[in-house]
Amino acid sequence: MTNEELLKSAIKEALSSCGIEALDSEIAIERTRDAAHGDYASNVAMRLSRKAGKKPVDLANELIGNIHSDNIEKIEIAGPGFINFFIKKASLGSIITTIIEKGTDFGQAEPNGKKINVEFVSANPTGELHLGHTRGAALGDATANLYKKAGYDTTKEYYVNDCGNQVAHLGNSIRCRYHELFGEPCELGDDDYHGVGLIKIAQEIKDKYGDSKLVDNEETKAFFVRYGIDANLAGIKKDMADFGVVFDKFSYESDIRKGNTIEATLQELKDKGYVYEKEGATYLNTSAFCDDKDRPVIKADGCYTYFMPDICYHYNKMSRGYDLIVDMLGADHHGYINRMKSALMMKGYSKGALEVEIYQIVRVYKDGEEVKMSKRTGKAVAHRELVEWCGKDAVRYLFCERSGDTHLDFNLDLALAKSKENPVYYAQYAHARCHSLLELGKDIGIDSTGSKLSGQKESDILKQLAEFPSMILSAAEARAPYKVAGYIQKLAQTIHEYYAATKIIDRNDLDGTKARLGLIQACEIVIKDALAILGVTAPDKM
RNA sequence: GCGCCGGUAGCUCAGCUGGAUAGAGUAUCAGACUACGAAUCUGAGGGUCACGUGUUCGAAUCAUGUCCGGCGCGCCA
Repeated sequence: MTNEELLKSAIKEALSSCGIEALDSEIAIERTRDAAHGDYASNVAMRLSRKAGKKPVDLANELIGNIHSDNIEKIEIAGPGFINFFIKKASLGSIITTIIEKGTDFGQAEPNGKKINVEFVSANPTGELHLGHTRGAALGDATANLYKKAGYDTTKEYYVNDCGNQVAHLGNSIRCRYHELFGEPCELGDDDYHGVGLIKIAQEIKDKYGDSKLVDNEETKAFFVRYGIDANLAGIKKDMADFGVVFDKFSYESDIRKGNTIEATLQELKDKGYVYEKEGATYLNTSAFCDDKDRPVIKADGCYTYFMPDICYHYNKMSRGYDLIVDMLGADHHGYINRMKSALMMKGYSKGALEVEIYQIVRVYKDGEEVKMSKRTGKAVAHRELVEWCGKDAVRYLFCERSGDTHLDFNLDLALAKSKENPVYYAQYAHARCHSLLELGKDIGIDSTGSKLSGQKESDILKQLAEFPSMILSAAEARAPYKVAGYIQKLAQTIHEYYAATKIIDRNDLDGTKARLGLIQACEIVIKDALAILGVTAPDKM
């Protein structure tokens, strides 16, 4: 148990012996900024003063009379009613033993029995991934990693839209490019894909099949569609693997459409009275739940809209026993949230069974000007290009560093020009420094008790390390990988400061050296593990 | 018009279930390697938390009204 957890339960006990029952969420423990305020502080007395019917300071006084712990050096009341805790140095140091024993399992919460599905990227297999997908991939993967670390049984999933208009246009575009290769002019429509990547695919087909696909009939149409989807999907999978993202499951719209799943689902919704016809189309009464208008599920031409199979897909996910399904979507899809939640509610699921994480657009700047991206013109800044230019680690870190709620301005010049300006190197360097110290001090050995560490910087580091497990839980709860990045930056900074101010390896002071190396080893473990959550590697040497 | 997201230092952003003097990075300026990696460290300057009103012991944080920016509002996906 970390000191934070100990304090929390001690406060809870003190409260109840004062006759106050408090929720866990009402008891906040925070690390202090100012050493004069002790190691940890709580505002619980101010927060609960109204509930207790007492002045904050009086309540605080009463509470500290009831708090007993061997780990506490002293307790003070300050300001309007803060309770400041000073922890015994030896007790702060004990976290090192825990970290070294547990290794990368430090911060790993016990399985909590909850299943979560995180669906992300899910780009249509009609072309290359672009920057928007990069953000979705970085955030989605890190979010899923966070959930795993926080004790959830987590699945990473990709939904492949391999049906419908978009893929028909894909097939047509490839067919056009193929014809061009034989000198037959072929005009691409406005809705077709103009990306040059498709020329390569057409060339592949020509190499494999010669001119045998020049005839235009239903069979060759389907062939071009299938070939295009497979080729693009293979490319996407490779791009994602190179980016460190491996999905546990791929689901296909074509599988959802197999059999009579869609018809049966629609019938079920009809039976419940949520379906009606208007002007030749069929509508779902989503506004009866949390949508602001009803949505069509069958067009007047008899085809399903994209929405209908999507509903079936989400029902399919829920039927697999998840307590929560999460969709990561770009900001242009936010209108989608309430209609899908409504559809799930029709089936009896709660509104919170689906959470949609929206991330705002990425703007790219090059030579001081914004680069507009467009999937169809072929002038997009492709995911693959970006990763080739800046490296996987830098891109993943920079895309995870900010909340998805904010627009991300990605300065390509900066990312390309000097790698050292990327904050990821700051963290990786801290790790490399730790590693190199441990190599140098290999023959000296390590004291993992932490009992000899008494400096201010050392206490700072120990408290930061102890904070790791609770940081994981709150970051997972908030689906906020950027909190991990923030944690990494602070820890790296403290490590660098410590290093600059302290001679870690001192052969005239072997006991002290062993203790410091113990601390350094704990740092190495935690910073590497934190980076791994974001999908960033921690090299031993740089 | 309606809805969602944002507006905090020159720039990019944390902080938002109300708490101590609003923080980082970067940029600018001034310093530090014959100690373990200077991809680092130390210090300085830099703020009307977009604006008004309200709630209270206390508001960047909550409510409300404006202003500005992005996105969405399709029988597209």
